Amino acid sequence: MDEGQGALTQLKAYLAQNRLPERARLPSERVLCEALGVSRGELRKSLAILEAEGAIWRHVGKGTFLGARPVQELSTVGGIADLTNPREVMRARLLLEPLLAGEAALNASSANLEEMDRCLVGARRVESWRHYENWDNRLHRAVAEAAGNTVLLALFDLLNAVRRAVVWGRLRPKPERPPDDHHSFADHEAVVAAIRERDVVGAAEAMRAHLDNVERNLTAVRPAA
Amino acid sequence: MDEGQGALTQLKAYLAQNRLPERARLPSERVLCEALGVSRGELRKSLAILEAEGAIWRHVGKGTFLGARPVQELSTVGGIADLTNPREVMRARLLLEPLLAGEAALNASSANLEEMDRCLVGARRVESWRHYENWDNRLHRAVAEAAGNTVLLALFDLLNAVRRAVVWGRLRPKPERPPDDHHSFADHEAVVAAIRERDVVGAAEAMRAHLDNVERNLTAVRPAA
DNA sequence: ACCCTAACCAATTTCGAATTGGTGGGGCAA
DNA sequence: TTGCCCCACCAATTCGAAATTGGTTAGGGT
Repeated sequence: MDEGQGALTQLKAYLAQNRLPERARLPSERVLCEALGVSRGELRKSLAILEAEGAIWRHVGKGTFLGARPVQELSTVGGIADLTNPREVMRARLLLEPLLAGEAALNASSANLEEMDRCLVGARRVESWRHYENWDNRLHRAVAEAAGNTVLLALFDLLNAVRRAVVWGRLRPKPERPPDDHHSFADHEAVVAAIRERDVVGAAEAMRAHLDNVERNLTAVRPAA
Repeated sequence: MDEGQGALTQLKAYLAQNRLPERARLPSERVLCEALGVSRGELRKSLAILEAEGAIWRHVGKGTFLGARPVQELSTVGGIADLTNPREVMRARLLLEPLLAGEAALNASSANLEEMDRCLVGARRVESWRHYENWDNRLHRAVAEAAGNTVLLALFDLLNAVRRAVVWGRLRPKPERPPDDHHSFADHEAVVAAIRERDVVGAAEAMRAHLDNVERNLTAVRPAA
């Protein structure tokens, strides 16, 4: 009588019989309909019902899968940048980067340290503030890489991307190149030195001190020249 | 005399002559060395110098490009989950969440504290591990929210998503519901209490102690200290 | 009307060939 | 010995053709 339901019954029996793991992919329609002895059209009706119930999800070219359709990404750089402000970003750096420096002191390889040295030397040689910021970024990322944790590196990259998106276009007129006694030179060298000496606490504190200086410079009132 | 520098000179001349757009890809080494009339080894030395200077970046299979190496836009949950492992995720939690708890102690509003209390009560009343984990997730996120920093919250969410993606499908044969003396109950209450008392250090330490317990529970064999 | 079959479509995966930066070994000359 | 060139090889990546997949349509049969 309910021949139309026959396919759905067979399909449910198939799913119950073969204990498929969560999110498993089940055979293609062309294979499955033959295995169940039903036409493809009938099978598709049954699959449509299961999909409507939320038991499965389908996608052209991919296949049919058990469980709920995976959600799309929500934490985009632009989305975060719209909701935050430079102060929050600075605070996040002030908390996260000392932590990374401490991990770097534990895990840095000699290759990591060489990269940091390259950045220190390169930053001293630049002829423009723009180039200096490249070396600065590269050094901070080298520290994050040296932490040796993929997840933490991803968090750093996200924070960094947000920072650049937030302060985009806020470049103030600055002297042509950073002065030789710019605090960052000594700050950076102290951070790298602590990492090289495997001084976990020292590296974290040096990084915190550096970022404190950066924040102080950002909020400083320009002295009357 | 400086035959070794000859290749570098030729290369710089080539780059200056052909006005390449920003981030342009330059010819492959095998093509370029023949075009410049130098051996591949000499060309690679010059390219290494330019790369050390930050003028170019290279990647196997991709090629050599002008400008700075692009940031790893692998901040997608799936992308990170493929590259990491549960141990790294746990380490990241162990570092990030105490920091968030400390910030929460500074910034938590009474509404934040009420939400945490709701989670504490809810976790006590659950009848299954699945429900308990919902409340656990909600509490940890409440702490992250209480930190009052959009960027840090986004980092927490990303870490959380990665954690769920990494441990997805892990079967845990456990009793039907968490026992009344499960460590997490006391741990969570200690964290919230410290936040309520505005004890920054205490909140961070309580969270760290909690995650230490979690890690200890996850690993059958306790790792050597 | 209803369903089966077949063919087609667009999205996606798969697989192999080609390409690219990185590396090591043999030959050779200073 | 010390470089340098040349060659072969490696791992990562790209590219493209072919196969696969869910979705759709048209024809024919019951």
